[in-house]
Amino acid sequence: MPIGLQSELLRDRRNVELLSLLRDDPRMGTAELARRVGMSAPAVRERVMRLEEAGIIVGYRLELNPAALGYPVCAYVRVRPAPGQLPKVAELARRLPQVVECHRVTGDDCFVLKIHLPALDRLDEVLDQFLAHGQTTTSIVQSTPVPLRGLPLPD
Amino acid sequence: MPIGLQSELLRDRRNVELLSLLRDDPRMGTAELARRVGMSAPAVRERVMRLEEAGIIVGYRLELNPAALGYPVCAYVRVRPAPGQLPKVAELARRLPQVVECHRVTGDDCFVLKIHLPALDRLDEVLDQFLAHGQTTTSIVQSTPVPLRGLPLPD
DNA sequence: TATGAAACACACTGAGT
DNA sequence: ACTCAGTGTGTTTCATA
Repeated sequence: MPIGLQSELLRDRRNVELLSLLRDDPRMGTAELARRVGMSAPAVRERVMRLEEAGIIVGYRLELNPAALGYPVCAYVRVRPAPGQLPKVAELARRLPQVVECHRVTGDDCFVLKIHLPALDRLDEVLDQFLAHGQTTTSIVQSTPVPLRGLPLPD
Repeated sequence: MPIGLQSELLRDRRNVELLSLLRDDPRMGTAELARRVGMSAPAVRERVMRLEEAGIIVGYRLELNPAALGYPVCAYVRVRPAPGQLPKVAELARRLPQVVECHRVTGDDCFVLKIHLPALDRLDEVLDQFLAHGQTTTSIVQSTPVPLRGLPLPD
């Protein structure tokens, strides 16, 4: 079900238009979508379902304010595991709820993690756990010139 | 309207339950939410609207498959701007559609960017532009032990 | 694949507690 | 702040082109 750019579905302009509309408002209903693309509601429903089942639409997300949840501080942590500790690091990242994202990457550091904290002085709690399995480098987020955004759609 | 953990709204268990339900399915309708929390639909709607207006619910997102859009490669790029080039880097990040995220951070490197590419051999196109304003360090994402996930809710 | 009609469910409003 | 009830839409299925 994962897909390449060769997906026939994305060669159809109306599908792309539906994605564009849904991106602007993921909760837009079938009827409204149908009006805007000039089709009947059942047809639109069918198309959106196909886009979901093809894995082009991965899902719908609720975006919450981390600060409101008590995690106003955000940081990136790179982890360079000690020999043999690589799986332990991934495991630990999975287990810690403060870790909202963890990627295995090329380069001197093997992992890039994004974490959220209630305060800066709670950073050590997290780092200490990773330091048991390797070295860490931390970059605290000061501001966000480009907040998470979508990639361009075809055409 | 941004909010701290002291938000009264999050001290109410039913609000937290609503957030939890909406996190599992952001397109769940008012009626369904109402059934699950044992309240009337208008009451639920009122609560969700408050959560939105308070900035606790930041928004709803459509998550698309980058590979399906023709961007199967993901990388983190750290940029260390040359003296005086700092605003240029942020500007450039904003302008490039491959950049899906850009943060100003502490540490030797001033920016962390997340980028998506159609192929590995298209990395230079992006890096060259940043290299005009400073140094870059690139980490290509090989796998993702923890895909983007939400923070824990109160209680 | 698409549409149109029909049955059903939902969202929204206003009045009342 | 919540419920209840009424109205207008929206959603979904099915038959059909």
